[in-house]
Amino acid sequence: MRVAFEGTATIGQVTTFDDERVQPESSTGDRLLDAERQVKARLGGKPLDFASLDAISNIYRAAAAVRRRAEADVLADYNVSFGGFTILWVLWVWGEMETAQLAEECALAKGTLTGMLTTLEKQELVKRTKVPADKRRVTVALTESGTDTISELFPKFNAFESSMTAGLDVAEMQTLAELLRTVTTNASDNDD
Amino acid sequence: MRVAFEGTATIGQVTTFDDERVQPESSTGDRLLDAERQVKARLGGKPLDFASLDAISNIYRAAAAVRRRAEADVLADYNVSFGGFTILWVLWVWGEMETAQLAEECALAKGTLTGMLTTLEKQELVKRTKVPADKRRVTVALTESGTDTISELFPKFNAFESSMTAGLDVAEMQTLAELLRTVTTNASDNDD
DNA sequence: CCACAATAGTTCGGTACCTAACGACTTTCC
DNA sequence: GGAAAGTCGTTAGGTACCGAACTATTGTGG
Repeated sequence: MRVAFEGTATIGQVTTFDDERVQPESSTGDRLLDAERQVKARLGGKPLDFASLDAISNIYRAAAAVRRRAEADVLADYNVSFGGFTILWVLWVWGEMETAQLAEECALAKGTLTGMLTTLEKQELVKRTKVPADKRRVTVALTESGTDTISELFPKFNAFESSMTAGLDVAEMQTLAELLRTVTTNASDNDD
Repeated sequence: MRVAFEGTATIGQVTTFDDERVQPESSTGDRLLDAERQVKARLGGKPLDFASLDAISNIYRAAAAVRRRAEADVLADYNVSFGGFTILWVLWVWGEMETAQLAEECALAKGTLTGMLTTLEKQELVKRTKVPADKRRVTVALTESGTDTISELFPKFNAFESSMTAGLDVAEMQTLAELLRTVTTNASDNDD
């Protein structure tokens, strides 16, 4: 490591950095620091909001991990995808509703919902009904079989959710939910 | 609302609930309470871990919202998907690495990575190199163009991440990241 | 009433993502 | 030293997800 000559300190850390990168091996805390160092080196002095980076990237990581685990451990037995489960759940809790509202509630694009409803309809878990007053609209409801499925499935899913929050107390779970709601709101803002 | 006769309180709230559901319209806080009430009614006395439900379901919601927003606002200009960005970023920060490690780092199934690398390779952002010592293995590195792309893209992405955490102070971001890490760890545990 | 804008759901083309099966290669162990 | 077992990355088949273009219907102003 070269040390800058005294009196030339104004340039700031030049950190020659001839691509002798730290390999990603160490413990979580160390890895974080390493990552921050590496990114800073790449940026060459540009400002870095590492706190945001860490927070946001962990959202995606956690979501993917939870989703995968849910599908493998809980949902696979019922042949229901994560998205499909959400649909069944919303219909179970709120009752029959129109597809536009359902898409909004499930945070799904309407085109996506169409496909998934078709899948669920093939499985006879939901049924679509045309609204007589307005032939463009369609409402969706659980079938009897769908109700049975989600009634049986939900308790298991909720137990799974509990297991995903192991190590957190209720206050922490609430904090987590609240912080995430802030992020979701930021991400959903339509203005620029 | 029927009030239980005095002296019969042992049964607890029967809540006749003949399917007169509250429609999902009200403000966030109210909606939450409504949802909890609805679910409890469906469960008919079975225990419900609502705190976990709220925390976990918000993870997925936030992740989807952030991802969509990132792809629309930041990534679209560069023709890079969210997953593709992650790959470029990891390679930029940590340098050339083998695909297995890269998949792990990006939290992607190896089969998925293959396809995405093919896409990125077509765009000439990364290149694969066979390891001479072991012909099964392949390393991946950024091309010059890939380096340019991520160098230019990352600052914008990080600014986007900052905007996603608007309203949170640094301590809250750290809390968020930490709580999410706990969840991810729970979801990644291989034991049952 | 009738063009024509607005709206609801579907279709379409594309990517990303998964798991399971595969084929090439390496290591192991008799 | 050669067959068996293990370990790579890729391929194949499937669903989920997106945005944009399309179709059918309803509302509206002249």
